[in-house]
Amino acid sequence: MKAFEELSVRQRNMLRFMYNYTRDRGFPPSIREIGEECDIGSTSVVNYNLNKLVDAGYLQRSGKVSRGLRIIGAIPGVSPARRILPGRAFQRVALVGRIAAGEPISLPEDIAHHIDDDDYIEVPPQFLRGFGESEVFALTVRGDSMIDSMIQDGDIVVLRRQNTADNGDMVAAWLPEDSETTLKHFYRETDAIRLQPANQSYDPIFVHPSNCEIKGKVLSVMRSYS
Amino acid sequence: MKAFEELSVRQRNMLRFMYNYTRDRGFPPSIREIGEECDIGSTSVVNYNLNKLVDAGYLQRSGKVSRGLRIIGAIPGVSPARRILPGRAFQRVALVGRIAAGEPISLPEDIAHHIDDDDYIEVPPQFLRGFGESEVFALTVRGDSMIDSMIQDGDIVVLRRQNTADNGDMVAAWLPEDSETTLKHFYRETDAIRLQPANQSYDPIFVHPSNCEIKGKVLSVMRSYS
DNA sequence: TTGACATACAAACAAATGTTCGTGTATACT
DNA sequence: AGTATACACGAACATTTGTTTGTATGTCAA
Repeated sequence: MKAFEELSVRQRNMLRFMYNYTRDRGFPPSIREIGEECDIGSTSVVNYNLNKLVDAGYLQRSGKVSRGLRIIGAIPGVSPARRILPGRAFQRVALVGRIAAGEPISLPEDIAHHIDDDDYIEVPPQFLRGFGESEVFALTVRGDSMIDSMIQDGDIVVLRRQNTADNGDMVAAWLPEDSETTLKHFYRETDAIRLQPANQSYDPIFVHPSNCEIKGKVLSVMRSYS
Repeated sequence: MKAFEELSVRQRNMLRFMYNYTRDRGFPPSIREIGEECDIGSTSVVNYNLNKLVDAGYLQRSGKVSRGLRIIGAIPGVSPARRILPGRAFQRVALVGRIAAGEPISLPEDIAHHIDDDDYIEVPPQFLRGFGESEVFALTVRGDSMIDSMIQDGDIVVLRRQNTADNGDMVAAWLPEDSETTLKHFYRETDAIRLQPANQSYDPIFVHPSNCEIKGKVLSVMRSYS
């Protein structure tokens, strides 16, 4: 994956045009439309640079079919809040189950079984924070056990599967002794693990590492009021 | 907008195929591809039914251009969590400013001025809950004044502009006497307005109607941890 | 029956669109 | 100089693809 800045000016313009065009119309531009907009006289030059963008990892092409373009790389100049891959379908994330107090969340091994179409949700790519679809899964929050982390019943949380965590990460942690799964910020202290709620009204929890099983790192939260 | 069930079986199949195709490939199918998949022998029949879907309000067509299709209607059979309009670009929502304690949020009149491209965010259509782009705006939450409503610093809230509210609605309310904007659930009592936090750890606020100015109704919240 | 209408089909047409080929022009390296 | 490489151009070509036209079948109502 070549860095965006390594692309030629022309190629960057093409990417941006394809971005805007697809966003506004719902389908990608044709080669000639790209050429017109980017002041390229020949369709073969557009074709040439499209293939370069494929090599650079920014584009997918479906040969022979018209408008067979799909942007798969991130384009700078778009603010972080809307770092979206236009033209790309929504990311499909396995919705593996529900997380509730007193119940462990689904194990990563279980995720592979969820290939049924009904067990997916689709989320905008920025919620994956750069992680691949296969690394990521989603849970529906049940119960109010997470309100100290600003997450409430019905919220959908997107997580990356991992068994370890860095300080400051928001993680889903399974506490065997308490038979409870919880979402907290992770901090490794000298003698224990501190699980810090996101809400200052609540106190942190200190647990022994043997009583703290990391299930995944929370990437994002989505909530829609009905 | 015709109800989905009023469409013919063939038309519903076409919609579903277009949905899946666009989601998987990033661009819409051609007329002949639709015909093959839906067992339609003639391209003119596909064309005929596509126009029917346009009339029914489920589709947009860009004449003369290949694959000029864009689904704009909701398709049942997709769970509420992922009720997305595939093939459609992300909805652009005016990001009109920041909401913080002690400051009124931007007025609806200001929204019209935000036609600059940098003042938009793009959100998946399900976050708009069926409201049009022009009715909706977004705010970035600053400060911790909303933690009692499960909303924290950095969250993006999507609101529908309105000056009234129904009981139970989550609203952005400007309280002149307190010089504060807050997000609460709205309940009209006999003698006052009750503003109920979403977090049970906090107590409701009772205000006189003259000291409560509704700015909009909250449709959804998005949060992405960095 | 007759007529209007919705739906369906096949074939031919015209336009849009991706691909290929020969050529030209820089730049860098040997 | 000679060579390789990256990039660009224009024209011709081959498909893909949307559109149109004429016709046929069914239903429903007058």
